[in-house]
Order: sequence, then structure tokens, then C-alpha cells
Amino acid sequence: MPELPDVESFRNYAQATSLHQRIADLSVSDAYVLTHVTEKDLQRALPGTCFESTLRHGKNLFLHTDSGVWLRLHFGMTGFPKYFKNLDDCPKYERVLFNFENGYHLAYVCQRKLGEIGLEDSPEEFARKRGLGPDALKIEREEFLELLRRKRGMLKTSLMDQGFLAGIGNIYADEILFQCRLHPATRADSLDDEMRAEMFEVTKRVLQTAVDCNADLLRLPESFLLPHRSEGQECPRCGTELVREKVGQRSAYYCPSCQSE
DNA sequence: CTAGATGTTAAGGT
DNA sequence: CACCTTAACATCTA
Repeated sequence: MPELPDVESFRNYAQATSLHQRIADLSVSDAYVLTHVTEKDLQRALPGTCFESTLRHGKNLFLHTDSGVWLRLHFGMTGFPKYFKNLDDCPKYERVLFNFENGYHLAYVCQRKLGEIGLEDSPEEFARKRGLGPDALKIEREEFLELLRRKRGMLKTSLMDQGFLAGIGNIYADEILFQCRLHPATRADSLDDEMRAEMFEVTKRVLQTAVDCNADLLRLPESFLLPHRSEGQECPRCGTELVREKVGQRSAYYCPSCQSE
């Protein structure tokens, strides 16, 4: 689930539900998801504060507290936030629970525990330390072209490289390449600037469309690859059966007829 | 039982 | 240095 559009929908969700309420206390039911912090650190930093604003960089969601510290949530492959009132409604695989003074709760849910929770001085500092590239929705054309000129590996791998561009994962990489009509294994250094510019436009359009659909793949236009991205389905453009193939260790779906090398 | 699933990193090799 | 592959992490489902 959680690539850039999903995390953006989580940001909107947290923004709408979880700001301006004092955190009474919190509980950590599985410390495995904590990175570079202990439960004690969270207990010291958060109770008594309020989340005041939200920010997203790539696949990371940041909540800024009124004490100045930033809570960082990363969702791995299976994570999401859930806000609710009655503890009976607490979702399965809840790993950390924030309890607000108004009686509501915000759960960090993560079945596979590949997500991360941390405390950061700032999103910018975190992005620098972690070596993240610019956010894929905020980057501007010239910088995109400049960074893409330096890539030499396969396009799919390049798009998913968080150090190049932060936010694109396995399935949106497939969508972008489908709309560019490029085979996922095409080498990045075989593109000319015209193709790079095309890839910039497509990347922006795909991500913005997905954000507008609240990252619900079934609400994407029929002409997109993603609603059809499964075994035995057909290309929405030409009807050819889609191919699944390992590219850079991940499953790539593409149309063998539309997407040339 | 096995393979694969929207993520990331470490380690080793070319 | 840039890139590639593999393995690993935890857990569930087809």
C-alpha cells in the first residue's frame, strides 16, 4: 500500500483527525518498529504535547509537535494509521497507540513490521541523514532532468531509488513506465532529454492523479495500468496480455507490445 | 510446502 | 565509484 500517494492520503487523514489534541499517554505493543529510539524516548518526548502540523517527504509522514520534535512514521509495505474512539475498534496489528486527552486514539498499524517510527529534529535533517532524494511530487523539472541524467541503471530500478527521488515504489514505477511506453529494463542512460522531460511530466501526472483518487487504485482511470495490474489481464491500450517479469528483483508488469526497450 | 506481496538495508561481487 | 544480486527482516495468503 504505502507509496507516495498512499502516504499522502495518510497525511490528509492524520491532518483531519489527530491535530491539536493533547497526547495523554502512549503505549508500545511491539518495539520492533522503533528505530533509533526506545519506548522510553517516546514516553519522554510525546505525552503532554499536541501534534500541530503534518508533512510528507517521499514515503515518510512527519507529525510536528508543539514541543518542536517531529514524530516520523514510515509504513513499510503493510502499515497505516487508524483513528478511533472505542478501544473495541482497535485494529489488528496495532504496534503503537497514541491516546489523546479527548478519549480518542491514533493507532500505528503494521502487520509485517517493516515500517519504522522515529523521532527527528526535522524532516530536512532526516532526509539528509538518510540520503533521500527530493520528494517526487515537489521536485521541479530542471532538477529532475539533472538527476536523471546521472542515472545509468534500469529505469524501473532508478525510479524506485529513494536516493534519486523519494516516494515512488514498485507499483507506481510500473504505471509511470507504462505511460511513457518504456520497457522497465530500459537503461536510464539511453534516454535523451526529450524522453527525460516526458518522464518528468508523466511522473507528476501519475502521482497527482493517484493522490486525487486518494490512492485508491480502483478509482484510477481505466486507461491506467494499475487497475489491470495482475496475472492474465490485458493492456488497456492495445489489449495484449500483460507480462510479469522480475526486474531488479521486483515484479514488473508491462505491456510487451506498447513498451519497447 | 512454496512463492510472492505496495519497503529498505547490508554485504559481496563486477 | 556506480551498479548488480542476494539475503534478510515479519507475516499472511494463494
